[in-house]
Amino acid sequence: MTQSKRHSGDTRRTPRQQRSRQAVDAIFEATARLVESQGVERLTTARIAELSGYGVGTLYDYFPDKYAILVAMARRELDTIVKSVQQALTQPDTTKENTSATQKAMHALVCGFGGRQRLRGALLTTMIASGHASELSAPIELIVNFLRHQDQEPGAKEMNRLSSDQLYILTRAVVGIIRAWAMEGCTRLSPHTLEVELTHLVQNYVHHAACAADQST
Amino acid sequence: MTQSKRHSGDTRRTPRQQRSRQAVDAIFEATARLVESQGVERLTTARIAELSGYGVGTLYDYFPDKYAILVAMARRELDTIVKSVQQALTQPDTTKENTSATQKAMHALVCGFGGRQRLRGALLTTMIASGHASELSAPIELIVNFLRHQDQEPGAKEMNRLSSDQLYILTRAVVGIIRAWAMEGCTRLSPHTLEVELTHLVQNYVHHAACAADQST
Amino acid sequence: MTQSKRHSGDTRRTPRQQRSRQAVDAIFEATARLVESQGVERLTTARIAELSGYGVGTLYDYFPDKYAILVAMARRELDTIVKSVQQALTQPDTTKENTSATQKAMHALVCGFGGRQRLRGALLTTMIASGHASELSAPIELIVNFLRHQDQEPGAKEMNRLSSDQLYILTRAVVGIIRAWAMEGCTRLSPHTLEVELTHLVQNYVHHAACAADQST
Amino acid sequence: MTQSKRHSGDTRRTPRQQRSRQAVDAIFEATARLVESQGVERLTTARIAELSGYGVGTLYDYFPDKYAILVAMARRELDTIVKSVQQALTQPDTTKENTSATQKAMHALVCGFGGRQRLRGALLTTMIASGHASELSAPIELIVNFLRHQDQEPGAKEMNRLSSDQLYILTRAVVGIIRAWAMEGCTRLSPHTLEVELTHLVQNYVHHAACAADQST
DNA sequence: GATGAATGAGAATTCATTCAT
DNA sequence: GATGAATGAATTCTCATTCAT
Repeated sequence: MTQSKRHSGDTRRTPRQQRSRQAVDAIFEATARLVESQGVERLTTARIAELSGYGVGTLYDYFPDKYAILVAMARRELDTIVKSVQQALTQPDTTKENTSATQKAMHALVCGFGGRQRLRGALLTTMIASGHASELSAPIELIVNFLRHQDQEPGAKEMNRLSSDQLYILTRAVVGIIRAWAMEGCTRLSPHTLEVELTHLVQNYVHHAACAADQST
Repeated sequence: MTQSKRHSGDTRRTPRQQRSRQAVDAIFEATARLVESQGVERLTTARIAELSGYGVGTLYDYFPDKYAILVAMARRELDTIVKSVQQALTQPDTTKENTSATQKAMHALVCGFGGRQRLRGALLTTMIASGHASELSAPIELIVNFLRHQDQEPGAKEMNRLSSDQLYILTRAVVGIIRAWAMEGCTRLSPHTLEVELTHLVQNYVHHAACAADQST
Repeated sequence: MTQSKRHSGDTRRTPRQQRSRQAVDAIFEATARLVESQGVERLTTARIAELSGYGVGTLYDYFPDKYAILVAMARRELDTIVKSVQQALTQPDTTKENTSATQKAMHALVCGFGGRQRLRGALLTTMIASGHASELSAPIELIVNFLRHQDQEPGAKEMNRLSSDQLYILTRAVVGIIRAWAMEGCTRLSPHTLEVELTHLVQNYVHHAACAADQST
Repeated sequence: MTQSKRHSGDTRRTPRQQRSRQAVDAIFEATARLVESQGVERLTTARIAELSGYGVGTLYDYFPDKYAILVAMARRELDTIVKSVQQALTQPDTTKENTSATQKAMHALVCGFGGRQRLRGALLTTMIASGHASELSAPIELIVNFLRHQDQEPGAKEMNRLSSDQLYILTRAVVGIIRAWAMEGCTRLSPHTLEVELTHLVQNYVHHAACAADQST
């Protein structure tokens, strides 16, 4: 509130912000570990506090309620994913050359949440259940938008014809698959197979959409 | 309170079973209404008992715990859906002739849970979260299996080439989309658009799978 | 809720009501003792539960929240006082003959709450603070109404001229005095002196009101 | 933040005292506003600190605990009231000539606490509940003492016969009425009616006391 | 089978107070 | 003097489950 502005124009965090960041990080990390190891239903503010090394009250200095912690975490993770997707799309030839941009993006998507799949399932569920579902589509919309301007990508031009309804469907399909996979323990499919099939699903749906658009023209 | 016991030699179930069935029905209906109107998080055994007209104790005569009620409900609903999908597939020309079998099946799928979408979201979440996710694919597997034997359906033969991984992907995509749609309040898409797009998604993915299988041969 | 009516027309309490009454009594008694011995500010649901011999949950079976317990208690006590005032007014010559009806009523008033003065202070404060202040005037209004029809009482006829504003003043004065006396530990005045002076205060204020009414006529 | 320190040889208090005074004023004002707008039960040290513009720690530089703030405030307000009562009594003919000194004093009483009635109720309750009730009588004792030496006031001589018990009764009656009126939202009576009736109550009680004293002589 | 009063562990949240800076 | 991040004991309230009737 009383955000005093000493050290103006300097990029180093003020002590206040430093501490803030530290506490929030600790809280997030504790929450992540707990969700991953015991599930959301066993997550309590007391346990978060204990594991984070802070007192319960401190949680409430940073978040209005327990639930806000999960939403904030989800957002941070989502941001991270967006960034890594972006990176995957723009740095074309890191390792495998012959993988399409779409697949690279799907790879980044699947790798999100630091590989903590139970956490991923929980955070996605939380976001959907709390009316923030639309935020989940950000990474996928990013991909679609990127591909729209890439001519060499199979299906690139077709992306332009995706209606908002179709974007909705695509988004939910991808999120739904990853979420289910995560919640079921990632046992049924290898990450790689998942990536490949997601890519197929996306590319084929997009392709169809374009054809349909052509016919109706 | 004083439920009179007829002992006439009729072919109906014994009074015991009758009563049983009645109670379970009442409990399910009460649960459904509560989840639909107030959300799972507000669902308590006390409220179920009150609305069902039975005492709390009675709930425990039929189910080991609160959570078992939801699982049992989900299974019953899933059964109903399987039946209605079956009907949609085998009674070809009820109203609209020019809709594909796949779409009819998708229609049956979307209409499931008696149109109670919040309930649907909750039951699906419960099933996934509790390790019963695989049961959710039953209706979709039914569709796939049916189509495998129907030559006139577009993509029918191709179904034969769906690998189990691909079936998994397809299942989770469809369930994920419907679940998200339900949990977001069914506002973003009309049920009809949903059906149509689901059909496209399924048909295109299946088609691709077949082509891929051909190429790899 | 499901208030079943077996044993209709019989005055004995049903088992349900019996138990109910028992629990409520125990809760009230525990609350009373705690307030009396430690003050309202130290009153917690846990302590009430422990002292009453019931579990915390039981409190919530009977009252929506902690605060409702105090309001309900205050009402019960107020009822008791109303009854004892009534008795004092209608049974004219129990012990002392030469005391006026007003004073007898004041005596009943002062004796209220079973002599637990700290409890009295707390309950009165609670009622005032929670917008139920008007209920506190019931006993005093009872007295005024009674006196209005008693010719032999000094000031009886004058009561008829009390305006509602004046009744308000009178009520708050009496309640205020008794409340302060109770909260201060009843040390400054003997109950008897209190009674006598309250009587004087009331009688003189009423007398004046009547005269004023005459003059303005 | 950077409070400049003037060191000129002026007669004012030292900077230290100045600052002190400023801080206490700010704390009192913040407390007053909070109590008035949200009630005592929602009063927290954090909120006081925020509104006052000081840090929480600073509160503890000036007061041993939260509760001490309220007591100190009550005392300051009481002092103010005593002064204004004194002024009302000694400056006889400011506006209305024909109002008695008693009524003028009652007017000053009713106007106390800067018209913040919720605050008044809270402070009075605090004082009573914490064993400082006797301090509340100061303004009224002042009035009584003043009137004892004023022959022209109706009932002036009679004041001399007020026993300490009667003074006690009178004090509590007046405080009780004003307090109830304040806590009930000042809606039932206009301030003027309140003043007038308080005056009547006081004058009649005092008058009676004198008569009684005469008779017993 | 049916009941529902009773339970009590457990959860979220608050807030006066401290203390290192 | 001033600060405000951190604390954690304390409190209210919930609700799945049991069990005597």
